[in-house]
Amino acid sequence: MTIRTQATELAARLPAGPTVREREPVAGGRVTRDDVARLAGTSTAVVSYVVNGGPRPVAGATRARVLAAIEQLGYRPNALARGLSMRGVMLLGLVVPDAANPFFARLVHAVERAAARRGHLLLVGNTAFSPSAEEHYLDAFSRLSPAALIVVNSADTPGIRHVLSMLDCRVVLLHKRVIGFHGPLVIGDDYRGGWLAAEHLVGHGRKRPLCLSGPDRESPVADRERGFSAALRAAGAPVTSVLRSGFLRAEAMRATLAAIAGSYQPDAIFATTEEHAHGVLAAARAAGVRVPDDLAVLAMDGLPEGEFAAPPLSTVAVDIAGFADMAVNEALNPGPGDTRVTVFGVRLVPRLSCGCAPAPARTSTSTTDV
Amino acid sequence: MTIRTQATELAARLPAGPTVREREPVAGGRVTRDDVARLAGTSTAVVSYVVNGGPRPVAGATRARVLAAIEQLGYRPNALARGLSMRGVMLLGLVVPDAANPFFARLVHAVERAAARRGHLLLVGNTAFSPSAEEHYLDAFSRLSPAALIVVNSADTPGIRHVLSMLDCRVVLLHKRVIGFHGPLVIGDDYRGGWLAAEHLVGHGRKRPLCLSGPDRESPVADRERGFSAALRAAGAPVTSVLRSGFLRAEAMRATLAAIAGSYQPDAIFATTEEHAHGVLAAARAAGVRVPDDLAVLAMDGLPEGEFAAPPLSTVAVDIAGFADMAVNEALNPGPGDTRVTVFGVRLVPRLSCGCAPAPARTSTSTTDV
DNA sequence: CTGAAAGCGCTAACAG
DNA sequence: CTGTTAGCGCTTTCAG
Repeated sequence: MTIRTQATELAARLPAGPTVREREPVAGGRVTRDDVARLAGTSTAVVSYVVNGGPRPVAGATRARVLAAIEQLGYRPNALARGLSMRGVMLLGLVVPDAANPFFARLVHAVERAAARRGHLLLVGNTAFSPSAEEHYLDAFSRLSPAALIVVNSADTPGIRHVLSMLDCRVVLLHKRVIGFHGPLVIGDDYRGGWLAAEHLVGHGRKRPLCLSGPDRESPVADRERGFSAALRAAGAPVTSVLRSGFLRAEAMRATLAAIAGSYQPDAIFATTEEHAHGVLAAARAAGVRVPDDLAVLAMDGLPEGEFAAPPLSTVAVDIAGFADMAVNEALNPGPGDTRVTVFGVRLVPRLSCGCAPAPARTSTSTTDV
Repeated sequence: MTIRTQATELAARLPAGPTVREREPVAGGRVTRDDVARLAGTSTAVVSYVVNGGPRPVAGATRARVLAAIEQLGYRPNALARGLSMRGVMLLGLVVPDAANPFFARLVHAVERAAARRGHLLLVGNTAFSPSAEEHYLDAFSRLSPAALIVVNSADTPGIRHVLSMLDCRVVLLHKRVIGFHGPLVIGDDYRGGWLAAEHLVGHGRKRPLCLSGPDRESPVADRERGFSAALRAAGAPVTSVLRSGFLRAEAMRATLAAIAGSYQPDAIFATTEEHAHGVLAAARAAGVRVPDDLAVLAMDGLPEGEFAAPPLSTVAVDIAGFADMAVNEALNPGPGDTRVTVFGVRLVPRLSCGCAPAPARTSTSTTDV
């Protein structure tokens, strides 16, 4: 019905247009500002004024006619043309290593929500931890003239640093530092997280703590390790070497199995990411090691899913929603001190895996307690 | 170094340009095709020819000069201008209910990968199951002239159906049907998945199976329920009513707890989504019900994470990567029969939660066995 | 093989 | 308050 009406309207009007060459119904807003102006009997500028509420005022009657025409034709401004003219689109680009990873999935979701709240759309790219892929997205996204790019760096290479520095687009680094980068940076208090973890484990009387971390010593996991070791040292507890594995649960599980079979018999494990922790839990189960009795497990990230692990995972949580919101804020507010680095606080969420007793009157309702 | 070189180059050349009005170094590719043409001493058309490899041929020498100029200036074509001119951008839009949900997270990741493989970037929008949010993204995305939109519908409302039908942009529906929509559709074989689940549970000798499903009877979970019930009926097993809960683990847990406390003592539960299954597992744990001994649990979706649940989750898997690839295929190949619906096969992945014995020489390496 | 020029749809001075 | 017009940067037809 509405469709027919519009089609008819257009058909009747097109012949009069300036450039009618039987154009096919291709993608892209068929109805343009010109059509609206013609129907409303005004100039195209006026249409623009009412659509954007400026920069010039428009008489009430005129505005009404334009609005009516817009409504009648189903006019929807073309974002590309607008962006080309305005030198910018209400768009944000987000680059992450792997959107399927629970932590990044949460981050993608939160950033999108924050962007939407501010009227922006979101582009997402997965680098799979490949520097070249990251460079690709940085380049490709920036060509669309987005308001800014939010990047969770995958690997701190010279190539990335170079591209990052000479990109003609605002960039905010999230979650992970890149040496030599001087733009806005939003990270969690990873060092403190590791520190809290160590303190807590020591407080539980654990004597042989182990840290299971990522494959290489890049932030943020490296900072978590360092905080953990430092707190251990400060407590006069034995400082152990770190165990490393990839970010997949299966890899963490394998590494843990080896550690359990090894000579240093850990009685506590701090997993620097929650994915690692799930691997640890699986390994303990497979090896018949009881958690938390024989092995206390403490993770970091603070995902809601941890509540449903067996046993429920104790973790050092980052407020992902706030984290993302801050990043989007930085991205959209070109504040003065653009070298500003924001450090987000972390919070210990004790559940059962570290040895803490179950909360008294717990109803297990929280999925959003992070 | 490279930066300085460019800047100098530009500064020296700008004064000669046609429209130099002290423009600030704003976002958007500063260097344009005009600069390249000037430096290379050719027309702008030729630059376009070499950049796009057509539509007219270019002499080797000329092409070389242009390439050199591009390199020297660090020219990067503006995607908006290109898109405006070409009536389309190498962009795909993906609308999902919730990118933080493990299943959709996987889907977002897979779709992005598939899009990237074909040279496209991806926009992502979260509807939070709100029809109006979905309409918003459909509208906003399409204004950017993307190649197509891939939509995982959130709720089948008249409003959505209307917007969907009159959108001036190619749309592919993924994972969930929408009545009255006649464009390309890519879904999993949900009915069959439910059927397989029932057969398997009956095969394990379970007599009191229960189906835990989503909050309302929309596809795909409704199809899974139907397949489940049908197979049960076919097997002469008691047909039960379905238990419903939201898609969050906590909600599923609550519902399961209630069921366990109820009169119909289920000895098997088919969870129509893997999130539900995790809630079931947690409930069983909390209630002291042994899985699979007292209660067999079989899920559907087939996420790698299920392998790490306690006990490892048996599930009916959808090949998400293939699923996404198919959707992107449909989105990018405007095949003739655009009403085509592709149904993706499913596969039972028996693990321990349903009562199947652990595989003989299992090394627990698979994280990607789906 | 190369260049001039007409758009793509929208914004924003700059006159009326 | 409203209309004219010159771009935004790129593609492509149509002459040379």
